[in-house]
Amino acid sequence: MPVHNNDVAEVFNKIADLLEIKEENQFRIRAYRDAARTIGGLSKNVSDLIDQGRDLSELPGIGKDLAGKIETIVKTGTHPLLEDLKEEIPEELSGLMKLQGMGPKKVAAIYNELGVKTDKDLRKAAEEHKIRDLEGFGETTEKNILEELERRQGDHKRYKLSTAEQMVNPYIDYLKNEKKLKSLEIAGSFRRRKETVGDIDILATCKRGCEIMDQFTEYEDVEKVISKGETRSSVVLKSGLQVDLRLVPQVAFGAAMHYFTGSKEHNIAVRKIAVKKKYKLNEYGVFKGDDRIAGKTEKEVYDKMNLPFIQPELRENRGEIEAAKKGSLPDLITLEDICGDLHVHSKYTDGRYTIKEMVKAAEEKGYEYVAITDHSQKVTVANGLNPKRLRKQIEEIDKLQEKFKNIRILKSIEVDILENGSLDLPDEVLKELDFTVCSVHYKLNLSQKKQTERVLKAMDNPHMNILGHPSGRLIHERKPLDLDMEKIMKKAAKENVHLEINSHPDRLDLNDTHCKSGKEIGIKMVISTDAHTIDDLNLMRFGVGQARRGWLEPKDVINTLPWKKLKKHFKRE
DNA sequence: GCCGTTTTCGGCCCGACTGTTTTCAGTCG
Repeated sequence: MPVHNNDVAEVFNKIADLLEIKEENQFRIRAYRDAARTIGGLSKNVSDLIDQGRDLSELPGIGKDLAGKIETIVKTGTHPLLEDLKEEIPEELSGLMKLQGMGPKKVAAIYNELGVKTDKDLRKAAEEHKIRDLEGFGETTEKNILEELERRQGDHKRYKLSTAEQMVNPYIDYLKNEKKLKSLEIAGSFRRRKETVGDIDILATCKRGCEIMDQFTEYEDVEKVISKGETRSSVVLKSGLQVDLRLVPQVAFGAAMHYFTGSKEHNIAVRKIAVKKKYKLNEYGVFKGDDRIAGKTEKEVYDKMNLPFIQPELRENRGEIEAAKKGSLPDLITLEDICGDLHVHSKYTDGRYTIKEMVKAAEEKGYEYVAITDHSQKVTVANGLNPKRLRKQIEEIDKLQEKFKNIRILKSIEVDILENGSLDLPDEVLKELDFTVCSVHYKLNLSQKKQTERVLKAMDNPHMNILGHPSGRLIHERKPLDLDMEKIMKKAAKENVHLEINSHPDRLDLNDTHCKSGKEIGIKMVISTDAHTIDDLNLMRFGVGQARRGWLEPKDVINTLPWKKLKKHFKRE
């Protein structure tokens, strides 16, 4: 099994955990955590970088020592330092540290005093009331530990952005009933439009005598109040989602938005700029000595750092600070730039509505065009189209077009890429279409070599225009295909094949880092919904969010173009 | 362990809340 970036990150995080329990130098520990984040967030495979002879110490936070350690981990899957630490301290303790409220000190104490190593040990010790007598612990801590163990059993780590939206929007509406509220905004990874969110951060400003914290903790969906203070409270909803509310003064709202939008990595980078300028930056503003010199808006904060405003989706410390300094930030795509949807299903296969109904809904969205892309014959469970039924659909679209004056209906298909890399329908019928979306739906477990060759070979077919949901992943459900994405993107650039950003919140495929590397390689992308219902047409916002996280501008996405220009991109020589 | 317009040593981001103890350490974000 090849060693992936996440494996390297995990080894470093485990080393950091165990060093923390040992009460080692905190900055050394931070170095390991920083390195874990750097490697974990890399868009390229670190083992490939090594193969290409790249110097890993050029990466931020990676020096000579850690570069060497990374090579060892890539070769062996672990590192002697971790193995040595595991001799001293049971590695299970690093798992205990993931419980809310349990840090290195508490974990060390319960291990040293009670020999507790696992969740199971911890539960037993708590149930036998052995925890409460330890120094620094008490009855409440013991009770909290039991509750946390209970909570951990339900798998609730991160929520898809769409799920979080469904839970948080009614909460926001409810909070807005407070009359003394001046403003209420969601910050955090939700605002950065990350594909999954761990919790929700809400910021509010209020007039005097506002009771927003009471309102907040008394919401009907609140399962547990974790903390409640004058300026900050945290609750867990019945769904398991944690929501934090911060009340901030108006003069500090921008600084707080910046601080709580994150990411942590971006904030650290900006704060370092502040330190260099002899300023102090925190959630209350930018300070010169004791004087607040900025903080009402985010723009003010960036101004003081001599930076232009940086869009939330870019704030991951993946080069946006450097780009901002150079004045080369991307002019990010917006939902309004989208001229049409190029991946829509109908009742012919597994869609729920007729072509007419889907087209009408697309027209009502103001689109200039919409493509009907049903499945091909291989997808029997969806009643995929054979050549005969596809031709019937083409005829129906031609007739239907006469009734729609304001929207062009594009004839297309989501055709399967078969195991041998050929397409699931003959060229004679594919050439009658305006373009094709080609996707992998079967044989998902091929080796990287075979899977990559399969997709590369499909691109040799001049009728292939778009690679649909390229990685095939389903968030939280299915791993991505084992593909050499760089090879595929390079060939796509050469062959004028476009990669899809599938907007479905379960897919969001391409992911953000692939969008960015695709842009760097020079491919043009497409943002589509893969709609199976009328309502699904509204999912476009998630795909646009992902594209923005991937630094994409309107010029990088071809369905921002009117049909006349778009159709040129479907010509292959 | 990393890093450098303070460059090979001596720094390294910062504040709120909780629980336990009684002035603060630990944890979190």
